[in-house]
Order: sequence, then structure tokens, then C-alpha cells
Amino acid sequence: MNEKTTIYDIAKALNVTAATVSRALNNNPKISAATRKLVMETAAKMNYKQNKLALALKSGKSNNVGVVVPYIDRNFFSAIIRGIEEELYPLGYHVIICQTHEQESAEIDNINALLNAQVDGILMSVSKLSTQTSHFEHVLNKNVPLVFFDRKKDVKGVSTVTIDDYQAGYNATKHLIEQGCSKIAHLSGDWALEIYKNRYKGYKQALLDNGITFNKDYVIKTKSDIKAGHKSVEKLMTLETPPDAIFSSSDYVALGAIQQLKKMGVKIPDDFCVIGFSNEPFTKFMELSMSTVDQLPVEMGKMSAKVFLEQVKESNVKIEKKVVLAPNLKIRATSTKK
Amino acid sequence: MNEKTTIYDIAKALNVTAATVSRALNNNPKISAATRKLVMETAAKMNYKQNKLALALKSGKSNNVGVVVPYIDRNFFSAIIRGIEEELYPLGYHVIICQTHEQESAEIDNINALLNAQVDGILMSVSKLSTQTSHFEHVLNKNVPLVFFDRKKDVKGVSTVTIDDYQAGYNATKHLIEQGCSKIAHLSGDWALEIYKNRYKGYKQALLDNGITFNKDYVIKTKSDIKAGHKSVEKLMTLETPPDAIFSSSDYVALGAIQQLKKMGVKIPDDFCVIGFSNEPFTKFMELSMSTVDQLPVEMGKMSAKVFLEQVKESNVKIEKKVVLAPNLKIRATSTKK
DNA sequence: TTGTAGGCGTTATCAC
DNA sequence: GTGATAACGCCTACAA
Repeated sequence: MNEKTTIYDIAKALNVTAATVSRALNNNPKISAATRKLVMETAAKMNYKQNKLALALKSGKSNNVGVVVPYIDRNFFSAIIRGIEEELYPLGYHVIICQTHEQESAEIDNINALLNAQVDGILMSVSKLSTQTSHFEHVLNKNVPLVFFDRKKDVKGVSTVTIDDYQAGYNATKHLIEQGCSKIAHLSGDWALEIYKNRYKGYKQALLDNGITFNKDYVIKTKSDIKAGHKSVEKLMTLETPPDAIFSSSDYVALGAIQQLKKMGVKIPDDFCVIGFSNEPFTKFMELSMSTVDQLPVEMGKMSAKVFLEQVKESNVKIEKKVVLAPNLKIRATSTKK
Repeated sequence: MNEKTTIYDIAKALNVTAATVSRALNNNPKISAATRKLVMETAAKMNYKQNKLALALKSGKSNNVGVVVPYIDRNFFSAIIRGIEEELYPLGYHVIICQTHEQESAEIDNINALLNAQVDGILMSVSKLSTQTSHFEHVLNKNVPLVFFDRKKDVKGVSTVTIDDYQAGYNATKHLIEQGCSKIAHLSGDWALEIYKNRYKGYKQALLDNGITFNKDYVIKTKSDIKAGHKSVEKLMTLETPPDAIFSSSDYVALGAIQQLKKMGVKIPDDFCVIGFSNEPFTKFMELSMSTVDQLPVEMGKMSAKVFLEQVKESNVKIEKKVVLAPNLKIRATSTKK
């Protein structure tokens, strides 16, 4: 009734051998209906639960995947994890989560631990401070599928799932131009991460395509927090020709920018438009709801899971898939002039 | 260099036996410094990684814990998971996450899967629609530690970590009274969950202790979304004597309430105060920042992890610990009259 | 249809 | 100090 029951316990109780019990439990055809029924019943009665660990050791498949993100309580990441979990759980996989706190050392540590735990795959977003790639190659050497989502590094053999950040930057900027803005600033992040560089590129191209001269004073690389938004606006507004719009690579920075602009008495959206990035939940709930770019994190998670599954299925061939999802511009109050 | 290396491979390369390798790797004292060094070096060279699965099977400890929550992308839960992960990772544990979507069937399913996976413990918040308790008893029967955080059920042998919801309700209500409100409504949740009942009890007691008559028309049980806030306010404001404040058991409901009140032209906080529950990130970023009750989810996660660890350490004695954390009232603009 | 035996990768208990 | 062997719980040829 109690404690851990094994197939041997069932076998003993029924005066058969463990092999028979195993077969009955696994619906092996070569077994009499009678014994199967008997085994099933006693298994249930003894509250038998299959030890997946033993199975994993035998089969070499743990049915666990590791997910590594900077912080799991960042909505973007937790939404991705949600997507991964919902895609993989029905197939019998479990999701093990790890946090890097944006530290490369933790990233390496996590990956090693996951490899030790014999995960069947690793899905991750690389940490901001990550520079090496050898730990990724370790994963590949062990023939463990590796998938990068959102933040990627260029590593041969790794599949990636991202949104089209270039397009997102382009669309956001174009939208601001269509609202009548012409002096558009861009608050960016560390260009060591492709996502930020690509958003910037899209921004720049949109300007050029619309006959607006690119002004490098309008581009500020900064951290991703509210305070960075305050400071950036302070700096921008002291320029000889201050901007009339901001496209920010981060919702938090955009929020800070809006706060500072309000403080300075700038009227949003009439005199100044703002658009952020990520569609953090709070953007929708601001009195002036914030325009932003939705990265469809749940979808991204599901897609990452699917790419992993393909890789598992085709374990013989090395596939390196690059999935690029379309971003979704959410036009809200902070960039809608009447 | 590549593929999975076992201690046998190392043994073969060194012309020793696997036992020796194992000992060297585990810093067993009865081994010569020379062989140890040799083993260590070749292990590194061959990129050996210990197979935790085999270790787990042998030792009966998987070093995995399961965490079961309704949705992992709800900030409250992801913050708890963050706390759990941060407390447990340094000790070599991995966190496996599961979502119930508030369905009891999924909860049962998740628990069984985790039991099959031989987790060393299960930390969870019970789903709203959960009525049975037999699946919890199953866990206990297997001698797997079970810890409930936040939402608990009364099950013998299960430790719990919660905040003092009664106190939280009391404090929030008292605060509203101190702001000069006297007709205080309460938007509650399903009383099948203790947390909601306790918040209500605290609310009621605070009224009584301050000489305010309890009015049952001011209490509405409702779902936890924005729309529920809209509807509740509509209903409340048609009462003969409409309230002048709301204590809501949910930030989302409180947000809906505020939106509806604004729409009706009610001035917050001067004519009407509102306080929510959970300290969701968005509450801080509203133009009128929302007062709320912080449940210290990261702390709650860490504490849950600690309780689990104690249980593991004292596996011989059955401990049933009840930890109650103090809530933290966040007084912000929506309840601060000038 | 069922039993026997070996192995997945480790560690622990004996020996030597 | 090191080697041989059994055991963790399960599955699966191969035999019977």
C-alpha cells in the first residue's frame, strides 16, 4: 500500500517473475489476458509507480529537458517557459529550470549540471555577459540537442528561435514616422547581443527609407531599467534639437523615459511619442497604455520545444534550424496622436 | 573527447578498474595520490561527466524537486519558483516545474508524474478547483516530503508556508479606515481557498474593532480578473449607500475596479480609496500607483525550500511545520488622501 | 505464454 | 591501495 513498490514486489505477490510483470504493465502482446489483468490489479492495489529513473538509465533517455534563462520571474522568460512546458508535458517530458542571473559562470555551471543530469536537450537564452562558446560546444559533443531562443550566439550546430528583431525595429520606427514624428531617438542595449543590434539596424533603415537623416546623438546604449530611461531622456532633452519620439529596446527603459518626460511637462502622445519593447504586462495597464512590440513569448517557447522535438526525432542527422517569428506591433496610447 | 564517457572508459584507458576510478573521483582517502591525479587528469581530458541518473538509481535520491503551480507565468508564482531555485540550486537540487491550469485532474497527473520521476520532494500551491486530498496522501505514503505554499489544503503531515492572510486583510482594512473611509467594500475570491476566507475574516474584524458595522452587501465573491473588477464596481455603486473604499483580494480585480470608478468619474483617492493584493509589478507603474499587499513571494519560495530541506534532513521523524510569514502593506497613491 | 540473464553507470562491501 | 562483485529498478533478447 505504501513505500516504494517495485515490479519485484508485484511479481512476488503473484508468484510470477518480474519480466512477466514488466510485460503486462507495458501491454506487451505476448501475455495472457488473465495475467495482465491480475498484474494490473495488484499493481494498482499496491500503489505501484514506475521508476522512471531506472527506465532512464536503461534507455539513456531521461525525458527531462533543461531550460536556462537569466531570471525566471521576468515575464518574458516565464511566458516562454510556459510555452515550452505546455508543448512538452503531454509528450512525457519534464522541464528543469535554471537561472543564470546574467552571469556566464552560472551559465556554464548550469549547463554542466544539466548534462550531468542527463537531460535530453537544453533550451536557453544566453546571458548578457556570456562571451565564450566552448560550453555550448560541450553540449553538442555529447549529442544533446541545444536550442537558443531570443538571445543567441553564433554556434555551429545550434538551432535558434527568435523574432525578427530587425523587422520589429523597422516597424516600430516606421509607425512613429507615420504618426508624424521625424526626430526619433533610439534607446538600445548592449550590442554584444544580436537582438539589440538588429533592432537598431531596423530603426536606422526605417529612417533612411523615409528620407530622415540618421543622427547618432539620438542613439543611446543603456541598461534595461527604469532609471536608465530617466537619464537617457535628461540627456536627449538637452540636445540642441531634442527628439520628438523614442523607440526603446526595453519596456522598462521606455517607462522611465515616459516618467521623466511627464516630469518635464512634455505632452505624450501629442508632442512626443514613445514605443517600448517586450509587451510586459504593465504596459497595458498604464493610464496611457504603452505601445510596444510583442515578442509572442509563449509561441516562442512552443516553437523552441518543437524544434527540440524535431532534433530528437532526427537524431541521426544534424539539423541546424533557424526559426524567425514575426513580431507583433502593439499600437497603444503612447504613440497614437489624434 | 566526445560522446558520453563512463568511468569504465577511464578505467580502460588507465588499466585500472572502475572502482578505482570511482574512488579517485570521489576523493576517497584510500587511494594513492598518484592514481588520483592520473584519474582526474584523464577524466578531464575525456570530458567525463558523472551520470547523476545512475547515482540517483543507486542512492534512491534524484536530487530533483517538483514544483507545481497553476501557471508559471503569473508573477507571484514565478517569483516563488525563483526563490525555491535560488535556495536549492547551491545544494545540488534541480527544480522541475509543472502547471495545473487550476485543474484538479492536471494536479493529480503532475503529482503522479513527479512521483514516477522519483523527485525528492514536492512543493506546491493547490489549484483552485482541487477538492480531493487522496493524491496528497499518496505522496506522503511514498515518504516524499510535501510542502504547500500560499494555497494550502488541510492534510495531515504536510508542512505549509503561507503569509498571515488574516493579518493582511486586517491591516489593509485598518489602513483604509485610518484614511477616513468608513464604507469599505471587500472583493473576495472563492472561499474554498483558505487564503480568501482569511483575508475576509481580517477585513471583517478590522471593521468591528473600529466600530464600523459590517454590511454583507459590501462583500462580493468574484473571479480574479479585470472584468470582475468592472462588474463588481457597477454593482456596488448602485447600492443605496455606495461604498467609499475597496479592499480587493486581487490586484487584477482592483485594477478593474479603478478603471470602472474612473469611468464613472469617481475621484481616487480623494473620494474613494482602493487597495489590492499581491503587489503585481504593474501596480507600482500605474499613474496612480496602487496600494497593495506584498506577499514576499521570493521569501516564501526560499522558506518553502528551507522547510523541505529540514524535512529531508529529519527523514526519520515526521515533521509538520506551519510557517506563517508577515505580509507587507505597500501604501501607495490609490489609498493616500492628502 | 513465461522464465532466465544481462546490462544501463555508479558506489559500497568484501577480499586481496 | 586496488580489484571483483553485487545492487539500485527496469527492459529485452534468448530460452524453454
